[in-house]
Amino acid sequence: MSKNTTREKILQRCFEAMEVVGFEALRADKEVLNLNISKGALYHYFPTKLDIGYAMVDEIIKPMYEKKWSDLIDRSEGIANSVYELIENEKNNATEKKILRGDVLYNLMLEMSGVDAKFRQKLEEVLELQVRILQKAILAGKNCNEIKSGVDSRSMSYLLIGQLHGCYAIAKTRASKDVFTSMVSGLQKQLIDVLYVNDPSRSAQRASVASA
Amino acid sequence: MSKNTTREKILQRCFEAMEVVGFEALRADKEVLNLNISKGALYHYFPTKLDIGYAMVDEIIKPMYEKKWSDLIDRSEGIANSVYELIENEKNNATEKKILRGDVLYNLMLEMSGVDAKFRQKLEEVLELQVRILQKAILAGKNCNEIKSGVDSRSMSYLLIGQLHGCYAIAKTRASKDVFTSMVSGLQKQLIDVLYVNDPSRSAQRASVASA
DNA sequence: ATTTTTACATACTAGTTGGTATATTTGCTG
DNA sequence: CAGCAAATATACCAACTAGTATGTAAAAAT
Repeated sequence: MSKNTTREKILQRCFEAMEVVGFEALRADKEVLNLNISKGALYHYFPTKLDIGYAMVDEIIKPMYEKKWSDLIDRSEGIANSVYELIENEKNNATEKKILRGDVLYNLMLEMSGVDAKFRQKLEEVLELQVRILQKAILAGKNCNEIKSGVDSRSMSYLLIGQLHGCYAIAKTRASKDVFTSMVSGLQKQLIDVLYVNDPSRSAQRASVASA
Repeated sequence: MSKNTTREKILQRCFEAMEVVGFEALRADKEVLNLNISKGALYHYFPTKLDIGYAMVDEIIKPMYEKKWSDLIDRSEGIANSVYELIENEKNNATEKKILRGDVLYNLMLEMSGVDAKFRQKLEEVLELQVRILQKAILAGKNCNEIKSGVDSRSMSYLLIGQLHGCYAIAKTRASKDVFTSMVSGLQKQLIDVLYVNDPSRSAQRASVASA
């Protein structure tokens, strides 16, 4: 699968550290030293620190966020439920630790967009990737009458992703997982009014009752 | 008004620099040097860099955000319109430069909440200040039947503030003021469905027609 | 008037940061 | 197996960062 395991070990380790402390506070040399990899190897694969950042976005973060929304790719029905459940997942996957760290991508966006143009562009790509998936899904949802015809798929996609971001940001400063889940629940309620033709939370109930 | 102008000059200058580059990237000594103030003076007033940060939050940022929502304080009618217009202001005040920088408070929240506990606590205070104002206003809006009775004032306040945050974050990475205004417009549309009894954008039209 | 405290100014510094320079080892190709 | 490039190790380093240490002038207290 992968020809070079050293490079990948470096990248993975740096990513894990960066998830916790952010990019600027990442000390790549110290991280790889803990893997018994020398500074020479590090700078062999990544000429500058920014190159580590670029690679993290392209090779780890981008696939990660594509996978996150992958349930919506090329679907033609059940879209409203899938969107609802993906947001539900966001709550279920939250832990106190994760909330204190915040969302890696969102953190990077705020930290690096203004610092380095290429970094910003790469983060924008990840953002666009998600928006396009959501947009296509919402469009399909409108076609099969699961999603209200009045909504603009593109701006709704941006808004939804932005709203999730907002939940992470507030919850991080409140340092509370409960704040996060309650905000996401509030978001879901709004979407039931604004986005869905039928209430997906009830459909989910019906489905679980039917399967019981 | 203020006894010590040197301290205030330092604080103001550091704040302006921090707005642009963030807190960790702030070089306080170099900033004050450009004011012809020495390092000695700087460390006389602020023993550590964090103390500058704390003072910035308490003395500049907190009043700034209180003022931002001040139209809502102790109101008993016209609340829906005021909320709508405050959000409208957010669009009108946006410039390309501001969007690239993002919102100072939101930037600080993401940057510093995980770094220093006291910093996080102070940022939380500013957040809570805004939430309380909004919450009280929404409650009053429900009482005078301008805001739908179903909404929970506290979680709606959090969500609204978080949603604005999301608009800033996305627009910063897209590096586009247009993205910001269109996202905020989308947010307003959602609120018309979810929050208001009557459509405040139409009330605004009616008001401007009536005054003509 | 003298002591004490506040408000600054200047010079220095320990630790860190993101690297280089250079040497050595490994693995592959002919 | 010679020879060459890729991979890794080790030692060094200049710039920077957030301060200290120390000294002095002026204001305030006694």
